[in-house]
Amino acid sequence: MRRKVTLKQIAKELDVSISTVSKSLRDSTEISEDTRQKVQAFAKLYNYKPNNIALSLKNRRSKTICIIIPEIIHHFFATVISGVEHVANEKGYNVIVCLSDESFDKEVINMEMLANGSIDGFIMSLSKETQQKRDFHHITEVINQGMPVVMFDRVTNDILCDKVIIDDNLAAFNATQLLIDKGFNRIAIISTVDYVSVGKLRTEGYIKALKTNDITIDENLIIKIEDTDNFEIQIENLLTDNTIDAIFAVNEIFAVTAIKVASRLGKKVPEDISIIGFTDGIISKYSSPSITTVSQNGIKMGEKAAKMLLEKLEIEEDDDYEEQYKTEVIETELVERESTI
Amino acid sequence: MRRKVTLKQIAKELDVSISTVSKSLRDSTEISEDTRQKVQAFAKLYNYKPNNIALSLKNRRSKTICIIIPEIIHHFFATVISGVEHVANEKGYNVIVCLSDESFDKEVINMEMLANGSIDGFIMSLSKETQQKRDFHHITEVINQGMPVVMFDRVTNDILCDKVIIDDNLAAFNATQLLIDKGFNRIAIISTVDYVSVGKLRTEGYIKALKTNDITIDENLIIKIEDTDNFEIQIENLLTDNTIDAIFAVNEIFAVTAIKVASRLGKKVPEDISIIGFTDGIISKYSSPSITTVSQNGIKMGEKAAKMLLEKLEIEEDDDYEEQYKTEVIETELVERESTI
DNA sequence: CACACCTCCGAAAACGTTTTCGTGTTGACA
DNA sequence: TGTCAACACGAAAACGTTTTCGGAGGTGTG
Repeated sequence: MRRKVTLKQIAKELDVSISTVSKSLRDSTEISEDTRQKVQAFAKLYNYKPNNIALSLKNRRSKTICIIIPEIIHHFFATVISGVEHVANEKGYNVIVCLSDESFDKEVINMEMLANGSIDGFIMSLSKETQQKRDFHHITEVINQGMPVVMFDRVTNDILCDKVIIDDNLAAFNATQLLIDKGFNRIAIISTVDYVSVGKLRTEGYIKALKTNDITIDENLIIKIEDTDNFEIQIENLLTDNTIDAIFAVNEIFAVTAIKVASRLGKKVPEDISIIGFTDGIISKYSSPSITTVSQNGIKMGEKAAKMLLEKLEIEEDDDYEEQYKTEVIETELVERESTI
Repeated sequence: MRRKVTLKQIAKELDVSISTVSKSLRDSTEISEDTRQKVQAFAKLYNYKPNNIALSLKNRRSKTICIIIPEIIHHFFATVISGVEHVANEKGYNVIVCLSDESFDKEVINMEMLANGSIDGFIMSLSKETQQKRDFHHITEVINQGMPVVMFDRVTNDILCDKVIIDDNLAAFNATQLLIDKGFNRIAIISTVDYVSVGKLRTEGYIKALKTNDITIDENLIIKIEDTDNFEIQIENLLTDNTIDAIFAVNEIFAVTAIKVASRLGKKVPEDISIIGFTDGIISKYSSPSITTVSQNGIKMGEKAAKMLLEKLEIEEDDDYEEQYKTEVIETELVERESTI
């Protein structure tokens, strides 16, 4: 139960000054070969490791970054974390994960709590509530303090910072186009309410594809789900009240639920109805039938976001560079599987 | 781009000493009402927040804990994180998430990196490689330094510390018993290699259930999967080479894959073959047919583990208490769904 | 011999707090 | 007027580092 050994203790034990110990351990030429070896041997024996907190205080940086996500249960966010973690660790950074639980308040609290020296920068995806309120003061505040922020996936134009996104509009367009190419023209979309940025964009892409192909928009085929509690009924109504030959769902859960509801109603996928989802997660892969989907590479997004953040952190070293923000667009890919004919 | 304001700056600005500022902000009675108000107003204006790192250094504790998991992609681990996060945040603690990627080395590096003051305690689940090597020196070392560790799910008897587990043996027994009760006696198990502690225990529970019911053990019906690369073939062989009326799979992926393979071979689930999985994750829920499974409540495990760790941390305050380790067993539950008849 | 120049080391400041202790200024009271 | 307590505040240490600067002692050179 011995406490960790410090420079001071080593110094006392060896009857030299603290500075000598520190320098010896950092292989300074100021110290004679003799003492250096002695100190190093002693330090090794007692398994000395410099105290990170003290270093953080001294260097005014903690080598820790924070990623704030709405929900860890969503596979997509889990993959992003994974990507962030890998590049951060590689560069010697730690990662703090915070969950906002889709709550504005938790997002604010988390940021305020950590912005006081604990971390060097943020990577974040906005909570639903924040997107709805359009209140971003906590983020601008952090940025004004000179702390870099990288937003990903659920971003906003109201904030100027680095961003990593996919082209939701285009991806939705392509997915819808694929359905059209297969000969469908009664295509429904299961989307989210509009204040969720990605939901809105994907809906727009869907509409654009229909228009481009001169297919009239039927508002009855567009449903926007608010709470995820009992959306199954909404989907059921969609399927019973309309003739539909294909569905584009803006996430995995909606897609797999659509399959379930369809088969309950005696419609076979993909024979009677084709379905395309969004997010190439574990559900799409293991569902039966497996789901054709827009793959948004979470790992890649996480890696990219982390790289952008770390770059900012390193540049800040030598200050006096002109501020410049980039928005990286990560390629999406259509993965065709069994749910489309 | 102004830097964060410090006590020193406030002191200088107001022409008082640092101590006066600090005391004013902490509402010390030593300071006159007058100065106190002045200082507090000024601090509020400049949005002063104490620097966490400095506090950590001073208090010799960071109010941060670390959870090390093998893989974040596994839904179960994601839920555990969620549980840990909630109780930790409630008590004002931050959570650092580290991924070992099932690698011994990454586990060691992560622990060594953080054990130097950055965090106050660990919550962890062993990586496969660590379990295989049975090398736990990094963990004992941390514990010897007086840092509390709580292990969950994948634990080892070689280490003395708090633990949160489920009764894998019993849960597997019950699952198998359910299948037996339904009249099956050609029951296969898809498990992991024995060095994964939970795989071993679940296999034992399965065997115990068979023995208890006087069903002879057929070694051909027991397969232990090592790498998760192409285990589909192994499952296919299992199904084609034997007559089987039920399967117990020790995780979701194995269960859902079994369904896939079975239906490819023309066997219907649950009509021709019943399947029970383990871990009540997103796959089991959304698979079609949805999968009967042993629900191991990850959130509850996380919450419990966090509570145990924080308790240790608080107790440590007033030192000189006798060390005592507990092992909490979280209840499991059989969730019956469509994959069993 | 005087001076310059190494070599090797220690003192001290700095990072931003909190807290203990000391001290100067009041006012009250004998 | 002298003593004492209460009040209000500041100095300094401590947490554990790194780094700058200066100094002591020795060696070489003119």
